[in-house]
Amino acid sequence: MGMKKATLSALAEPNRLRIVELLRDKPLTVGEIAMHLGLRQPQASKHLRVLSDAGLVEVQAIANRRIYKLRRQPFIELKTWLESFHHIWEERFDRLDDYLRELQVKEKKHHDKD
Amino acid sequence: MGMKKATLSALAEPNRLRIVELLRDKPLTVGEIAMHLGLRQPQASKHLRVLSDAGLVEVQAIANRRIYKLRRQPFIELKTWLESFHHIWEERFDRLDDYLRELQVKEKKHHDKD
DNA sequence: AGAGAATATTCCTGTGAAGGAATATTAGGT
DNA sequence: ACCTAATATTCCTTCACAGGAATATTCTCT
Repeated sequence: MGMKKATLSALAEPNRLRIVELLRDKPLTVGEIAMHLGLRQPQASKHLRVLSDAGLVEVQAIANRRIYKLRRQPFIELKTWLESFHHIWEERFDRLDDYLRELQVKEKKHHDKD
Repeated sequence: MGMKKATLSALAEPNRLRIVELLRDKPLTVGEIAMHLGLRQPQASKHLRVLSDAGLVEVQAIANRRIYKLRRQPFIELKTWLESFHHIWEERFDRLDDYLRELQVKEKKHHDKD
């Protein structure tokens, strides 16, 4: 439940976001990732390290190559978290709450006068 | 479509994440936010500024106070983006793809020998 | 064992972002 | 007009982090 920070900051870096979007289609090699995104190999490795530490990807070594693929858990967690905002995309959210809010404020003003 | 970076890096900061989670329940005043989270007022204002620039919150001025509330759009966008990873939380994702992948690799080895 | 891929790590440097403290701004009440 | 509350902004310092370049590691093949 506190791992959101790791996930979010890993994804906040543009190149890492692109890596993740690339891996959405299929697992890829470091070299392939670097090539697709126009990154130098060391930077690709470094970003993958961060993604790995954040638990967003996992590695599978095959000979020389390291194949990176997405892990499901952090995405599911993020999805779950987002769903706790479900009421936000219900249409009523927009106007209703600040009406209630305004009332509270006005009430407080009256109360202060007592 | 390119606003994900703004959204994600805004949310990547722990205090801002807490602010957003606080505003999930109802719109709040700067002072209320600061108090609830144990932040000093200036830091609260600064974080809210970032959230506002990222389009995550909007302000409504009432007298002295500024009432901050969540905006729906970025959350909907994030939700949509996450859904493009839908296939990841289907059970098959885990084992299938790297089998395919291993095959590709072996094929390549044979090919190189030609 | 030696050579050459594929990948990881280290060191360096610059930049951006967060917190603290102080100050500016704006609105309401008397 | 003044005082006070609520909020925003500025300046400063510190620290994490991204890229570049060079180097280390690990594996395969002969």
